[in-house]
Amino acid sequence: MNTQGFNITAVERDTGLSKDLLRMWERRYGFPAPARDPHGERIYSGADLERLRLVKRLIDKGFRPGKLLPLAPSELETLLTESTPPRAIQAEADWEPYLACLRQGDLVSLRNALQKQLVLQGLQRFVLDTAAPLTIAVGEAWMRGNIRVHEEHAYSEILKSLLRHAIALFGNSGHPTLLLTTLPDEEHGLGLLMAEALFIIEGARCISLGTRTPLADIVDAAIRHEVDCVALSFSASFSARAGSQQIRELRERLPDEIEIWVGGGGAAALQLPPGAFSAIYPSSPSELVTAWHQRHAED
Amino acid sequence: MNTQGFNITAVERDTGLSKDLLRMWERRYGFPAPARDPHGERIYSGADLERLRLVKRLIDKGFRPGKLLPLAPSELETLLTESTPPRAIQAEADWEPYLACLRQGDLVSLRNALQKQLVLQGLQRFVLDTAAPLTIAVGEAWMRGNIRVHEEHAYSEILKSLLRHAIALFGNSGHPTLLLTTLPDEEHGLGLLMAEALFIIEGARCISLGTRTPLADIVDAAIRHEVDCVALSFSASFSARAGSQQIRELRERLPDEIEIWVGGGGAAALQLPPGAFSAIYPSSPSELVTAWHQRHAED
DNA sequence: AATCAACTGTCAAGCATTTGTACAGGACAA
DNA sequence: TTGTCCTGTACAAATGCTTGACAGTTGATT
Repeated sequence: MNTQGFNITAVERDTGLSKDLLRMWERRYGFPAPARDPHGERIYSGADLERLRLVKRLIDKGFRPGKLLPLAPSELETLLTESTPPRAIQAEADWEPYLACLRQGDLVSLRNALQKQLVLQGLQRFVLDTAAPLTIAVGEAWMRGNIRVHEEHAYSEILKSLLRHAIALFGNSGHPTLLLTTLPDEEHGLGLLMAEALFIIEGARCISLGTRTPLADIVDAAIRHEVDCVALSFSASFSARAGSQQIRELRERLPDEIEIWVGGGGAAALQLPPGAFSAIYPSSPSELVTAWHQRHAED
Repeated sequence: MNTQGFNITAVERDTGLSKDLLRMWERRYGFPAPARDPHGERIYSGADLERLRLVKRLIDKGFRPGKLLPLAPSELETLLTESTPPRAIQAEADWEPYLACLRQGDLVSLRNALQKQLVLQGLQRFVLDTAAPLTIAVGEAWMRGNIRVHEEHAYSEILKSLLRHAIALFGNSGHPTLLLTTLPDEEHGLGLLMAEALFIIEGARCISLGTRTPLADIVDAAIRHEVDCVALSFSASFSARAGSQQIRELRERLPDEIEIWVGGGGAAALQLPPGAFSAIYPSSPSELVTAWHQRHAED
């Protein structure tokens, strides 16, 4: 059995922080300061791991390592909860039943519970008030080691299936015509599906290419299907720099009359060229569609 | 102590306002005016963030930054609420598409359309805003000879199936415990099913006996299942005289502590004995349940 | 309708600090 | 020998700050 200790390789694997970086942090900031085995090799504690995961999460959120690493775990916790929109905080306890199902592998109950919530709330409120925050909660639970990867995957599949099912009920005609996809480096498809649901509700016609579409194919499909807009979804972990660059390139390659819409947790940080519209996920797809109709009212 | 504040990157991520823009606003309008850390880097407060989010939403709505930035948060709030027109409720008497499906015998489309509406609205609003008025519309159409009997039956079956399906998603436990049925002369089961849906949403436990239950069986089942209330559904065509008589009889045969609830289009005309509560169907099942909980709060 | 001043967002240059990664040389176990 | 880990150094990229400039918009005034 493990003696509560993790070597540097294990920590690298579990946190995604490189060995070099872990050592550098230790030298510069005094944390993490692992014990040593008889050979002088680092032995990290479970608490170290926990704290590192917190730090990682906050760095992804935009904080600088220099500020974060000297902080005590409790301070990190408060920072994390404070920096999360109040809606999600209050709800945290509400998600526990779902997470419990997930942890116990009771996928049937999980699916039933979600389906019930969908029928109870209706599609729009389900996406906004349940699916979106719950997905965030699941992500956080994973970060804290609270659930495993395959459990997160199972959750994702269930939700995708439910959403696809619900979306399929709606006719697919109307305006504007949207091409939905993610850039090649973005593999998170859940946000895309939620966006599709919200757009469909607004009466838009959606053509989804799934995730990871090469730029050339996006351009090709957009022209061939004569879409009005290309809608891209970005998760919070997507590099803002790379995203902005690719959007700029896409803007150049697309005909001027085709708009670019972006949304998702990572969309806020993007620098958008003229002719690109942003929806701070997940609140405003409906506003985007409304605004589009206003712009095209005279035609 | 916990109010560490946010650096400019975090604010950019959370608001979608570029760093450049944040700095420029500070230079030009004096807001946001974040504190500085020992190295001169900006530290934004949670309140700043909140206010910036408000400003962003208003700018997206068409206001000019110059007007917005000097305003206090409370003024921004009022501006936002005032400028947001109440969402138009579309669900007016637009039942014709459904009736058309029915007339053409296109039951698949009808079912799909209803299912879609259910997912779109959520169960409660679906029952109140779609199922109930549509059922009335179908009844009227039949009166006018606008649709045939078997078409009305088909409609009824489809709706029942949908409602049963939706109801089955919900657990059946809670308070109060209700026995749902209709009197022997009442054969309309749709209202019963709609009532069951609304009660289930309110967290009540429902035991449904279907339609046309003899009085003796109602009494028997109510006692055996230890229900709190017997809920009866009356269609508009039910004879008020006969209904009142039977309710009085039921009241005498039931134990005093078991309440009698009545609802449906024909309930308003009934003369109720003491100990019977009326819900003018279909608006008030939730009020009935709430009132019941208040009456039983001290137990 | 045309004009003009004010308003706004973006960019660049120049400088300082922070931060991730790479490299070099040594130690040790398999 | 090979692979991993150690320490220490070096460096390039990223981030932040300030100031100044500029081009596209908006809105009011001719």
